Amino acid sequence: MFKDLDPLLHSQLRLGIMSILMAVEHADFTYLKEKTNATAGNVSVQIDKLEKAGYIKVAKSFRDKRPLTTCKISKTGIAAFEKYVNHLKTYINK
Amino acid sequence: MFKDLDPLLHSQLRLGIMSILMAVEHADFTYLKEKTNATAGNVSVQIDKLEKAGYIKVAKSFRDKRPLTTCKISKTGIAAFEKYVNHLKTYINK
DNA sequence: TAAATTTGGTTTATATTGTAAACTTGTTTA
DNA sequence: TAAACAAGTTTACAATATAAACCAAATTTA
Repeated sequence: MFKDLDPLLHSQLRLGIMSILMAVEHADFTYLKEKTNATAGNVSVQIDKLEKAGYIKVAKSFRDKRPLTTCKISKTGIAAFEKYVNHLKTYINK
Repeated sequence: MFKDLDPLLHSQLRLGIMSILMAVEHADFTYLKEKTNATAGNVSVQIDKLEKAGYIKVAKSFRDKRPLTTCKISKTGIAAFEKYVNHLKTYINK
């Protein structure tokens, strides 16, 4: 009846990050932080988890002498997100 | 951009219970336990939380000499569920 | 009829999380 | 050059989900 919801995506902040990354080509740390209204520490931790799961790719560089963390969703991440959304529908079905 | 997701509903099991209660007039403990594939302890705890939040009404009686716990969603619960679903849409928007 | 099993739960313990506060490293500004 | 700021990371804590253990009453079995 109810499909299991991927615990990695069933988290407000991680879902928000993934939702943004589904819509844009890539996003940097500060952008994600602002759009989600989350604290930096929280964003940092959740980006790590998503990266470790292979849902996103993270690249670190410098822009204007300052660190720049750029995130991009992976194929695995897209698949996981779509699966999660489908599973959600078994709960909210309409 | 992203709306907050009611933490009480953003839980796989509680969402499953509420989803069932949105669809039926009322449901008893064993039915909820079976449909959600959860353990009795887990169902018991989550029913308590939903009741304390005023999202469901719980009635205890006896059927065939055995305890019977019956749950029914409240108006507050219906409103909360609908709000949750709308907020979810800001994440999965499509 | 005493013991074992089943039913319908509740309570308790634990392991996992989510989260923010505190910290770090480097840069800009006053 | 001290203070403030930027961009994160690490750490600590509180909250949560979950299942194991437990309980009481009824039923079945030996």
